Amino acid sequence: MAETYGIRDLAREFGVTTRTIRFYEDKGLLAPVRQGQRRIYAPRDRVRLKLIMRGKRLGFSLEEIGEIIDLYDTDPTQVAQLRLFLEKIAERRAVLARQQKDIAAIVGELDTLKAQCSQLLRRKERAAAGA
Amino acid sequence: MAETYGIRDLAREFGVTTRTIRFYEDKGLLAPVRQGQRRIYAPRDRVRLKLIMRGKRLGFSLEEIGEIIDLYDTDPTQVAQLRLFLEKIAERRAVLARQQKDIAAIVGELDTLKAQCSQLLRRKERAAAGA
DNA sequence: AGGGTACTTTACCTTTACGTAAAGGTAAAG
DNA sequence: CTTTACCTTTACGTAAAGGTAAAGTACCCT
Repeated sequence: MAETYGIRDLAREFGVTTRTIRFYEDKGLLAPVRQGQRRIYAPRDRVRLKLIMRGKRLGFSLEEIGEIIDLYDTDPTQVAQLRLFLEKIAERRAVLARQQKDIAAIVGELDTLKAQCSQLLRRKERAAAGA
Repeated sequence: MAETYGIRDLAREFGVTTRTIRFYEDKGLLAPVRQGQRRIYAPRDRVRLKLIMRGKRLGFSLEEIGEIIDLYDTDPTQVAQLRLFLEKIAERRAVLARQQKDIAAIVGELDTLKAQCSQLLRRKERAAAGA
């Protein structure tokens, strides 16, 4: 048995191009076996790709994702992996929290500017109409 | 009279490198006069730079900033400029609002994952201790 | 043999906002 | 005259995550 997949299968399933999957391989995130020069993906490759996609969705860089999922193989207990992942989660949370604050501040500024501009514009328009 | 500034003056004042200021010139955002081959900045250049910095802080691209401040020169009534700026503000607000939502969703996911990982980790640690 | 399809590698292109050298001009100060 | 400081241009490098083209391999179908 041992289900396998072609590159196209995975590309379709995850909604990415084959180029993307090869790119991940270049970055050391995937390592499918070869049959001749074709890539054959085993279920564990598929799982890794799924983890990659999830990591991306959460905003992690490919490098960070690599750090984490590599532990999946080298750490049988996965304690180290979980620790690292929790750490990464905390970091990411902190970054996002800052971003939320920054965005809120900027939105505030935008609103202020909008009010000023609107008022100024009304004046200009009245002035133009009254001229 | 007619205050002028050297590139270094403006760089210091706005906390950027001279490279940055030259870069803005390359992009058509600034056009200081030359004295020999040196750049001489007039007050209006300084104002433009200030507007550029504000635009950047608000998250506009240099290209957008260029569109807006160029109207400052070509549009004496500035009505068109105000309209464009208001439009850009609205766009930017919309983008930021989306980002806020996305970030909130991701933070939610991170929290869920964190809880799962923490629990799993505690189990693993207990298992290791009890072994 | 020809056609079609999927796959492969290599390698340059894209975007944004600069950083970073390389190599030299200009001018005041010592 | 030389050092020092500041300025200039030109041009390649960076990060991230792929896009895209070129050119070749491999196999099935008829």
